[in-house]
Amino acid sequence: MSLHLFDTASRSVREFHPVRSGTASIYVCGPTPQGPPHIGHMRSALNYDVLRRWLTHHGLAVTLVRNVTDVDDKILRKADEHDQPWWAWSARYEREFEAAYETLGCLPASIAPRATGHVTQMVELMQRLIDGGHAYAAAGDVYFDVRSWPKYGELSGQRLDEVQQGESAAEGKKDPRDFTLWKGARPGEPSWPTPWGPGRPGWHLECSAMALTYLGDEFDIHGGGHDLVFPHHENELAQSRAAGDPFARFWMHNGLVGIAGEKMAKSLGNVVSIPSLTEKYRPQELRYHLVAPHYRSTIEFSSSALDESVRAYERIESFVQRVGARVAAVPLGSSVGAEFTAALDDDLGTPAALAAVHNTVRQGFTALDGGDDHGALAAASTVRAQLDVLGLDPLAWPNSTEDSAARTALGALVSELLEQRQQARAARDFATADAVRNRLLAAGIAVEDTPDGPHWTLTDG
RNA sequence: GGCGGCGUGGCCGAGUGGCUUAGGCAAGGGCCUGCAAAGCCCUGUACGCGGGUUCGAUUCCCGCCGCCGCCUCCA
Repeated sequence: MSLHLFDTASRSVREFHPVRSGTASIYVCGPTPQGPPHIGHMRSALNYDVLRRWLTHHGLAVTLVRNVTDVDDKILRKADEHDQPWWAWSARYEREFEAAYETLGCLPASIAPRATGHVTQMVELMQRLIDGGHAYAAAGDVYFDVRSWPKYGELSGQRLDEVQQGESAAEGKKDPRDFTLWKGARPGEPSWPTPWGPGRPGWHLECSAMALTYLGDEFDIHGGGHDLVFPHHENELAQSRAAGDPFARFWMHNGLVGIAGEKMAKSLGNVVSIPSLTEKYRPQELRYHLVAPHYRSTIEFSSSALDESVRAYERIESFVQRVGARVAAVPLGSSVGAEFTAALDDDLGTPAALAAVHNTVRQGFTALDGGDDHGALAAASTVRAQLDVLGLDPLAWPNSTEDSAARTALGALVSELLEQRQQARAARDFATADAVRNRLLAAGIAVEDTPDGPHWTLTDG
């Protein structure tokens, strides 16, 4: 395996070698479920899903941890505004996120731990930090002492003396830039007991504690959105290293999804939610669109660009389906080809990987046109193998070509009409033939003539 | 103010010191076809602006302009 990945900490592409041979351990910062999932969240999840599939393809047993920050300021505030318990609010959106991941074909995480279930581990971590002189309790809160850790800033390149303020100033803080490990209980808020008093988890601490719990003190890859580099991941790294843990070997950050030149954010009112998109687009089309650009580049969402992706995906899909209909059932190939492999091995180069897919598709179509059934079948099975790695295998997604009673009945009726049309064509009565085709089209059924006879499909919408 | 990134042909989107300079979408021409659709073949000579380095820069360096992210919760 010669997989290379870009590592934010070293700002370079480095060869990937797992901490424990034969395995790969990944921790991804998941959502704070305070609202519905949007395409930015999905792009991140999709990226690490492709990474995970590729590592699996390389023969590694992958453990993927994606946490859920199930208690935080916004959740408490919103739940309160809607007169609901905080846990009901976060549980509701956690389910929406899980549903969205599944809809877009993400393999389930090995575990999706919730912050509130790991207070014990957080207390242990805080104790180690306090014992080591890197944290202190003050007025019910517990803070990380930033000045006790000279390497603070190593991940993001921030210099401590240039960092603006830090979290909101509070009593007892030694330095305004010290970040909160633990928030002391406030009236009306949920709390858990600790040696320093009751309170709730700070955002940064939970990730270090959960990564340690499930992946050990040293693991392979820590991922998340680019917006998390500072302060979140910087703080995680500082607190874990200060506690004596080697922590993540690679830091991966996916680019953000913008809308019309702005970051997508609830506060800007420009969020494109997943439910609103899956009403108009098939999930595999959405997935193709989000996986096609390189994961580190920023993308600007637009429906016209998404429409282009739909056409591109349909081309690939129709190739596989056509071979299946004309030649034989297309098996899932075992090889993805050197070009595709080289592309993904180079920092998950999905654009070049998809170029390889499209090249294979073109060769396959050429074989099909030339009557080379073996060649076409081989190409189609390669395409399936390639797309499988990207989670885009057309035959793995439910689609309208599946047999069903309704479809069988419809097929019988359509066949009869197509037979009439074929007779008209044979008699060179094209007016009648075209009339049949137009009637079918008006009913939502498109007819195409192929060397093997007419082929019908349902049109969208 | 500090840190990071981007500006590529009609659009999306890769990439590279010079070599056949991705891929997709759209467009034009051709083949095929009764027509249509699909497919195949051909066509586009692009790299924000100004300098510099170099035999040669879109690719390296400097400056400028524009845009975006982070430094407060954020995938």
